[in-house]
Amino acid sequence: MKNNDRLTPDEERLAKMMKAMGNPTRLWIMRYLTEHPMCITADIVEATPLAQATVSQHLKVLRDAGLICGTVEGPAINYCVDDDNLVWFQGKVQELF
Amino acid sequence: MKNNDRLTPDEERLAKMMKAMGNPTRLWIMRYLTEHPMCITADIVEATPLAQATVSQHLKVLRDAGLICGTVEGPAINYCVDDDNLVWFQGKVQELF
DNA sequence: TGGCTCCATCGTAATTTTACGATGAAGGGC
DNA sequence: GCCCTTCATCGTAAAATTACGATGGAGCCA
Repeated sequence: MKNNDRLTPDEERLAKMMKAMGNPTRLWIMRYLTEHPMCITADIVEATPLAQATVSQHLKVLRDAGLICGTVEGPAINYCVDDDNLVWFQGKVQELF
Repeated sequence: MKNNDRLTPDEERLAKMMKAMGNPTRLWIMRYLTEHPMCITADIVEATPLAQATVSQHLKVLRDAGLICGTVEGPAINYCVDDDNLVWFQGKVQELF
């Protein structure tokens, strides 16, 4: 996959976001976070048949893609959708093609 | 990944499209097809460092996701972006979250 | 301090994705 | 008929993804 050269930085970022949300579990987490803003990892784990380690890994992918951000609150972490980046994503999807 | 149950059919379709375009090579192909409408597979292969079999495989993924469609023209196949489904995709991205 | 909760990370197995060469089907021109 | 082009598919190797249990760091409260 040497085609990275062929994509603009914006397109690479867009592809990364799409890849992150292209996983059903992660798309579900995104929706869950919009319906339950500022919930903690444990809440997501509980709402899921997956192990804590797996959910944590998915959250990392979403974080790396800039789709969510977490704020430390005591021993827990409040996650929420990164609205700014999501708006950017929506704009890019709209204007592409 | 048992979360398929947790997604609506629309969301599953959306995830499939995102996954398809989440690959840099395939996102590049999508852009190439918008800039070169109705070009054939060989054109894409030529514009790419990839083997013909690899490009054909990527095209299949995009086809299965409903993002492109091909029309037979003699021994060749003209590919183009599926505008209807792309508009649907853009609408879903806009309304989600 | 001790114990508890919350979470990320490590190590690892199973599965999927990505890429390739080889093969063959289908259409067109001679 | 024969060849040439175009393309999908098969088989397969390498790499990435997905999932899990185990471990340990960090914060909080008694």
